[in-house]
Amino acid sequence: MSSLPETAAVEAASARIAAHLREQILSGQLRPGDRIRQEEVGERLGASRLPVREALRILEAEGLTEHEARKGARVPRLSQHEVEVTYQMRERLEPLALVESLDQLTAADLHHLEEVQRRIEANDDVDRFLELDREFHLLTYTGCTLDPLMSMVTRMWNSTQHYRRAFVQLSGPGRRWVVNAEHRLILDAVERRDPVDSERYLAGHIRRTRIELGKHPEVFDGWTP
Amino acid sequence: MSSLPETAAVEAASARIAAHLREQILSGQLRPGDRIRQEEVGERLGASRLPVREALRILEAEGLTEHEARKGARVPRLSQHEVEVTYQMRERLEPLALVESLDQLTAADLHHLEEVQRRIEANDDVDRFLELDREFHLLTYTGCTLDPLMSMVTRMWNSTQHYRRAFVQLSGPGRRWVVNAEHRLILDAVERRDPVDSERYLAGHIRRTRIELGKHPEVFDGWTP
DNA sequence: TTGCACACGATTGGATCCAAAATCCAGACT
DNA sequence: AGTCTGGATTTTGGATCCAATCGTGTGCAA
Repeated sequence: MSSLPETAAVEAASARIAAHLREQILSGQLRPGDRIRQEEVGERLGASRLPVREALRILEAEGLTEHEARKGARVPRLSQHEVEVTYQMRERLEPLALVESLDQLTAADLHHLEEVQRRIEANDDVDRFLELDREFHLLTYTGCTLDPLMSMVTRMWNSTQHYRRAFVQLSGPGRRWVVNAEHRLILDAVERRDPVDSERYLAGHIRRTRIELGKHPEVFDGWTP
Repeated sequence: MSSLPETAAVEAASARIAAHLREQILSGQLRPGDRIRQEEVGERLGASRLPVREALRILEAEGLTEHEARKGARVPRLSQHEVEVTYQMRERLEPLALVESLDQLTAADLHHLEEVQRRIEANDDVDRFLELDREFHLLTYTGCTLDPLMSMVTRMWNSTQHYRRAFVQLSGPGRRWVVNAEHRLILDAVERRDPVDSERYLAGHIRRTRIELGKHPEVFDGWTP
């Protein structure tokens, strides 16, 4: 039965490479402005340059890389204004996704949500918080299966991930209780399947984050290339 | 100076192919559900399959094609619900782009806008209306140079283009005067650089279109494959 | 010493060839 | 007669090789 040991992972090589790079970017190992050389990643992952090119296109569609003809791929660098506008877009789009999701969420989903929120409150590591916070919000949208909407939501989370990390790192856990209070109100509104309160508290949560982020312009200029 | 006649069009082949396919999809020659065979387009445009693959990835990022592993590329087919949610997204995002654009619009831009609106009012061809209407709205956003926002706006226009055409075709010019009234109010608000009215009339314009579109479910089921 | 030009290395873009998977059609069996 | 299975064809995925272009460093001249 083990005659074809590698056939288990028949997933396209381009998808695997894309997943690897996605992980590297979201985890912060690849930072905005970093260049991505096709040959290098191809060599490190045991593939030729061709699937790497495909992977870079896939990531470009997800907002994780940008591509300039004959200059190669980079992790996009956003200005403070661009990040703030992206947050404004999130304020307007994510409540839509949440409302679409509300009635489709199962009891298991709600259980999972509470568990994640508990872990957020028990945790004090920065990188772990980032992961859990992302998981919390995206979980609330799992009931929304509309691809046009969900792909944009994912894009917005992806492209601002690095700046969110930088912000969380330097703001520290001081005002973490605000996040928890907001999450709890969102969670309660979701459990009551209340679209009005869900939208209100979610939009407020994102808006407050945007405003606090606006007070930290140092997140955007100090780059060490 | 004409020693290199083809060097003028040094644009990457993948970009040329993407432009060609984009035109075919937006003009309606390629319709939702249509499959796109790599070899076929490569042959017709005098290129190998490789740049075609790149082009398909580019278009995927623009929301014009979708790609399934080992199954190839298709023009995405949206459900009525997906189109309606896309319109709700437009209601929320495009006012943001318009407000960002407002203060950057030049006198020449405004002149151009009025000219386009005049042509819309003088025109009675369906396909021409589609082009001009798209030009009108995108023109109002030219002052907004924020890539994260503008690429999403373009995506939304792209992915719903076919359904907009079908809707305009069967609804006829009967209520075209409503569109013109709305455009005039938007135009006036833009010329006054009034963000509140700009947002209000634009959101209303998109919302009314969405609701009228909702009355025509026949746009979404009757496909002839 | 500074500025420009040329050439070389590094890197991406494209073409051809080969492998693997999916689709389609025919034939046989229930 | 309908359905399932098998192979043949079509189509996509990947590797290697070649061409074009960009960045850079060095050398020469003002």
